[in-house]
Amino acid sequence: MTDDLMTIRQMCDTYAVTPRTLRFYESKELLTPERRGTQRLFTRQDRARLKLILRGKRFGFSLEDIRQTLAMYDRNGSNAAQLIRIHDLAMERLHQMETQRAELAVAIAELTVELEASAATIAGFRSAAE
Amino acid sequence: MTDDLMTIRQMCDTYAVTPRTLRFYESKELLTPERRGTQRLFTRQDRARLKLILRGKRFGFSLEDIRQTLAMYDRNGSNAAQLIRIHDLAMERLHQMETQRAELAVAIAELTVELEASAATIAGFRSAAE
DNA sequence: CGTTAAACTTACGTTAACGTCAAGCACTCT
DNA sequence: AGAGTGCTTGACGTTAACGTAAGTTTAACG
Repeated sequence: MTDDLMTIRQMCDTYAVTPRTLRFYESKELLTPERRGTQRLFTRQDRARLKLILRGKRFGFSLEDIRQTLAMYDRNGSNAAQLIRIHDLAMERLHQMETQRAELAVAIAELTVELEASAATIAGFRSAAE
Repeated sequence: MTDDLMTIRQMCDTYAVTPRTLRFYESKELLTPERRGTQRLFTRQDRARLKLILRGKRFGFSLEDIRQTLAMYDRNGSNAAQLIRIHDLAMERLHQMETQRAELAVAIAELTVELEASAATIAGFRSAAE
């Protein structure tokens, strides 16, 4: 078993991101890879966080939003007040996501209807052309 | 009954956007308000489109993505080839949204679990402090 | 031990989506 | 007629999230 650490290139190939992106995320304190000399080595935790980051981005959250939510996942070295603040933030994020889920359901339904109407129009074109 | 047209200020108050945003959307051909002299007057259709734009943004789509999808809603003046292209684009958008819905469900479940664990930790702090 | 190949830092460039003046027209009110 | 209010068009500024290019270091290979 390889010792669970990945180079930047392995990360890029695995998650379809560029080195620049990973360094950028590190500079924003979203990732904290280890170092062997100057070289970055990404841990299992970094990979978990990266997956959460990329998913958050697909949902339309900013990196800053994501950074705050990620804080909940490493609960070490925080006092009660910090924990509560982070908890509240995450609760809010959860509500945003639930709202988004509801909106998404509506949007999907609407788009489906519209697509069927559009398909009918196209079918009309086809039969008119024969 | 007012004649169904809104000034830029009424639009801003109703939808919580700035004038700049509405002019910007017009410049990108997302909205096409009428003119009374030089003044913009937004129609019922503009309002419908604006709602779709804002919702699309909340889902994380770019204005360009949204513009392409909106094209499906006004099906006038397009030939069969165009309709089909637009239809295909919208189908792809629909799939993206369905994927997003599935991912969102997972993310909500995960975050809920994490929130409960976090709440437990906080409860622990509380009982330790008494 | 020289030389690639991969990774590093530094720093300026880019795109999307607006924000923020500045200066000017149009209408109203007194 | 002057003053104010609301809208207009430029045009330059800003922020987020990276891209890209230049030059340097480190690791590995023949």
